[in-house]
Amino acid sequence: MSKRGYHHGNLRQALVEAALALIEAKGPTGFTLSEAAKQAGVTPAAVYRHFAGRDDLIAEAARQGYEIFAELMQYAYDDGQPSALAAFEATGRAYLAFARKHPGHYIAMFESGISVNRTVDLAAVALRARSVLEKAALELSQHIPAHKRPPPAMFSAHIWALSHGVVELFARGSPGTQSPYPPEDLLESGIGIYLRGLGLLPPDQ
Amino acid sequence: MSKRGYHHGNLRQALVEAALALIEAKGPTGFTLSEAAKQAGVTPAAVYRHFAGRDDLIAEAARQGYEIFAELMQYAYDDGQPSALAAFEATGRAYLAFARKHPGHYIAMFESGISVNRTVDLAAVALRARSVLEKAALELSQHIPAHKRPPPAMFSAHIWALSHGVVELFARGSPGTQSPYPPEDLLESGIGIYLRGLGLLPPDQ
DNA sequence: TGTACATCAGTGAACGCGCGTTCACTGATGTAC
DNA sequence: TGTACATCAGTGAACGCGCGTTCACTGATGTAC
Repeated sequence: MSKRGYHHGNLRQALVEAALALIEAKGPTGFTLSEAAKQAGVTPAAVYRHFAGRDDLIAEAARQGYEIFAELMQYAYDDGQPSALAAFEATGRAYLAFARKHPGHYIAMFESGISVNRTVDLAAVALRARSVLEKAALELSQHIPAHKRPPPAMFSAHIWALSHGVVELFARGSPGTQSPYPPEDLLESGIGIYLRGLGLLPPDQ
Repeated sequence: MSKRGYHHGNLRQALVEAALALIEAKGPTGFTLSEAAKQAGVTPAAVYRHFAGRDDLIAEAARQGYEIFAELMQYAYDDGQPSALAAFEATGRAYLAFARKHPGHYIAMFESGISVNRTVDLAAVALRARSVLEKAALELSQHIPAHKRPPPAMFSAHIWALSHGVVELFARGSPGTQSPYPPEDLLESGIGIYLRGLGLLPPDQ
């Protein structure tokens, strides 16, 4: 509401959304500032009223992605509480759900080549997202006898890597490399086996 | 030897190598046909004597990558035999070792957007690489009681995803997102926990 | 309510650039006699 | 061994294109009086 009434209304956000749609449709390479402007019904030069340039626009798309991502992870975590196990599993599922639901954001965040340290805002929100998973891992690790407990940062990294790998290899339409199983099942079963390996789930099922 | 003695010697391979170096240095986006030609000491037009165009050159780089990759996987597998477990673990390590040693190939294969079904050759060699891991998974699964044995294709997919995730998130200089642990350790420990979850390793260590 | 002025989001023309690709050519190498 | 010819890898100039970015401008909106 607050920004309404000028020439366009809210061009800044319209540009971000055009960028997301283009990134989703054509990959990070296919995205051009000019086309995003065109899709928002505006001259390329108009973009410079709102962004320092092409990379700045992508970075804002990534930032908004991390914002949504962090919220989703937090929500999943809260939803699984007070069970440390349920909270942990929920964040894993949330990762994949986010990648599925917001492919443009996901690509801007992880495949566009934008550094997470580009701005303080971006670094902060990325950290916020990461720390939800790390907190879940920490709480879960309390249930493992101290002497055979791996560092929580390590197994949050394992889960992060597994989730990212599933997304990249099996969830996106990487043409030709189609998945033998639904990505959701793949991640779910992978995390299950992993947690069993940590002694956090009964050995059989 | 066979192709020596013309104007350049072996421009075709020189172009592939220039492309690999550029892809490694500047990402799949940064690679241009013109610059690869320049780096090989040749006019851009000369490229068209050997490749149909830019994408064809990338595809050849990817194909050679899969060739090396398949060989490395096979070698690791053989090296671990006759122990199904050792063979399986060795292929996991080989995955990461390949990504480390041949980053240009790795990017051309997995991040350039080239479809694995672009040519029959490419599809064939990619399948060859994948089936080494699948064979290792199949043999390993024989050691799990049939009634609680997950399909081998599923856990080869798990390991593939974990490996790929570790490479993408922690092994490459994705600026700012540095790893808390050496990628090799991360993958090794991740696979260890996973195998324990399958009952293939003793529960403690 | 009405007029004069300030603001500033978006315009449109222009720029220099490097891209991928084409084409007629040239000139070094290989081969036939 | 020497000459004439064929081959074909690489040249160099040219193309049309869309890119990101700049700049002086314009014209709709908001505000002061």
